[in-house]
Amino acid sequence: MYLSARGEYGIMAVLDLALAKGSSPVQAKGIADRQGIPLKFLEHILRALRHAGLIESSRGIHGGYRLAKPADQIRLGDVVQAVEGPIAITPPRSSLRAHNGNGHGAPHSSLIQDVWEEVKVSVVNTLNRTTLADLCRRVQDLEEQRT
Amino acid sequence: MYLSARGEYGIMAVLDLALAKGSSPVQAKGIADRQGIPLKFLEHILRALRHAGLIESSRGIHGGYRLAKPADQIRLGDVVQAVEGPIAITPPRSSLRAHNGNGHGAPHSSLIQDVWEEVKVSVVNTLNRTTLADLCRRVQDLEEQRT
DNA sequence: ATTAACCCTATCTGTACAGTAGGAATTAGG
DNA sequence: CCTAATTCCTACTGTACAGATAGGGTTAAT
Repeated sequence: MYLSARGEYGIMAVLDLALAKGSSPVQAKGIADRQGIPLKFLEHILRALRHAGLIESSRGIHGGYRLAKPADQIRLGDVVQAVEGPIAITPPRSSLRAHNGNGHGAPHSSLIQDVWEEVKVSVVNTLNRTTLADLCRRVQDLEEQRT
Repeated sequence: MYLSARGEYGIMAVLDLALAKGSSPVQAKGIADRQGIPLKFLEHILRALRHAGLIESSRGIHGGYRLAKPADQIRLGDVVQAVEGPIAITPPRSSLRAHNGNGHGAPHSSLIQDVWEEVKVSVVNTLNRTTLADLCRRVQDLEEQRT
């Protein structure tokens, strides 16, 4: 069981934006360089974040990206779900073995679906306990320690 | 993000064993038919469960499987981890982008690893809150309601 | 000895994901 | 108006992995 790399990239991207306090927008190229993400792949991530309303963009020669909301209103669960799609515990093909020879396979599957649902809720809750502002704070704490 | 089908198969298998109260072992073929799992695939699952010490097997012509412990001592987290391997949030290739052009990519990755660790813990905890005995109880409750 | 079960290794196949390619649309500046 | 830099969009590719299958070896009851 794992999240895809997109989630990690997405968090790195918005964190980069949050740490760039300047008023001018941040270019994708800069994010890619600083965070070590392939530029062309990062573009997909940024697109998803924008469609989810988490970031805004301006086009043209001095274009770039900025957060659409204050950092304390962006939860990590929002970011992850924006770039990876809704969190699902079982793949869609779970409904593929709905029947078999005897006509009624997987008799207890609804019970197990309930368990997956519980797991999903706890994942989302855990992710949503942390906001982008929390992450920024941790970054600053780390930097203070290092001086 | 999703668990693989193995986890679901694993839970169905041990639940099938737990519900077969008889003293004689349960054959893989029977589990496969009742639960709608391909027999040859189920064998892999059962092997993993046995290696994890959750079930026992007897070979030979009247062989089969039975639980190695009382149902209330088997937690769903144990089952899932037995068949899917240790729960990891990010795939192993996560370490693949450890370097890039400028020599220090992914500066905040340790922070994000902490988040994944939190998620992992909450997933395991959630799964471990439910035991096989709990599931049996729910099955019985459902059957009572249907009568 | 035969048979029915477990046990193990190897292999096939589809799909989803990470990453790439190429170019269209937009904006600022000269 | 032309150029350059940027976002934006669609399509494609390569690969790793999960699900599933195949075939045979090993054990034990009758």
